[in-house]
Amino acid sequence: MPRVSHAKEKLTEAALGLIWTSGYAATSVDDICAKAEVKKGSFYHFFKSKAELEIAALEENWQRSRQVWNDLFSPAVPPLQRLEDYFQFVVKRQGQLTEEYGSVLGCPLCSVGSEVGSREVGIRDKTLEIMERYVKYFESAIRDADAQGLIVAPDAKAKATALYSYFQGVMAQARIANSLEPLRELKSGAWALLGVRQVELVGA
Amino acid sequence: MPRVSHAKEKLTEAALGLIWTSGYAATSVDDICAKAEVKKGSFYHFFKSKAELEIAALEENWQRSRQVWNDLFSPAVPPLQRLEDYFQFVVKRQGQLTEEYGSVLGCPLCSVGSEVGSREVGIRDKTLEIMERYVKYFESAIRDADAQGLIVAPDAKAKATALYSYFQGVMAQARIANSLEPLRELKSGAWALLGVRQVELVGA
DNA sequence: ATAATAGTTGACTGATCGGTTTACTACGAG
DNA sequence: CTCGTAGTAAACCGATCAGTCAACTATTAT
Repeated sequence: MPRVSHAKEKLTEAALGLIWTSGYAATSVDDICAKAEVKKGSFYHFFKSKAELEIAALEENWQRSRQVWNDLFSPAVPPLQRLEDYFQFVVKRQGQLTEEYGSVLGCPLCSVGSEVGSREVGIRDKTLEIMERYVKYFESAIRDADAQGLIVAPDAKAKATALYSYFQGVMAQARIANSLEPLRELKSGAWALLGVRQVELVGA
Repeated sequence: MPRVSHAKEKLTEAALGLIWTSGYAATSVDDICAKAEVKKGSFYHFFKSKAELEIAALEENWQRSRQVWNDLFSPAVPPLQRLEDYFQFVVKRQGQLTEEYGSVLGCPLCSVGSEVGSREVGIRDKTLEIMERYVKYFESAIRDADAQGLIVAPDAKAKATALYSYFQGVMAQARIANSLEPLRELKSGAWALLGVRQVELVGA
């Protein structure tokens, strides 16, 4: 069978970046095709709609970032350290993205999922599905921290959900304020939420 | 001078509802005019762009909700009670909106502000501005709670910001999941974040 | 070599986009 | 009563929207 194509990958990559920065509705299929250097006919050869492409792009993005998460949330790392490392990673990563795209982007799941709401159920469901996967990383870290007596969290899943909500909220604030500053407070807020006993004496 | 018009009010009202449900980019000027029963010519007689209308709609919405907030966050009410009352109000209000619009809407500031990002700076700035006003209500409640020894919060502003982020995150989750359930955890999450000593023994 | 087919291309659709224009109309101040 | 004007109406603009289509092309398994 004929021809090997990279159009699919180029399209998902372009869609992810464009929609992350400009939003789903504001990004046109033509924009995506232009950035991917793929003609529209090819687009619809691989995807039956713009929504389907976005869903594929979100899944693709998860597949990429899960590797990083597996590393950061390794059970070999002390549980609270995992979270701290992750927050630090987020600051660094969002800094890179800001340089690359010109403004603070925040979380690609939350902005898109929240934007399309009930108007694109497929996309909304996909964001929910992936979010649940992410929460599991928080959950096991919290459960381990509880087991080690570092925090008191009898309901690890509920705590993880709360922490994830807080995290998303901070990311949204950073995006709207177009500033990395809110991200630097991630740790202190998370520690408060989790009831971590503060060992360090900061500042004054 | 001739004629008194309600077109302006009808337009802001329609814009608020439509954009809250469907997002900014996905809501067309024609949609807004149709719902408001106002012709496009009148639209552009009162507003010079779609963005300007949305900004006016957000301000209008603030003016309406500030009255509720003034009531809920009255200094006559014990500080933690203010927050608890507010969370309860949010559940009720989102329930009404869900019936009226058919799905969970979340926060109109956050969805829109996050959607338009840097593409509509006027709208983004307006959402930021209003958000800051809301945070002040949290801040004074937290400061009062600290003064009364109910919580330990030497930096009330930072705590308020963290709480607001958490709140926004929960609202976003409710919208994406199209469920009121996440909202019912607002209090427990907030209390954890604020370090409120739990008096009650819930459930088992 | 060639046939079957995955992939490409660009022109095309009709609808809709945000916004403009121009003529008209209703009303309140003098 | 009537005149100036705030407001209304509807047709209209070029651009862009998501999606279609039929002709074409390059590949590769045979």
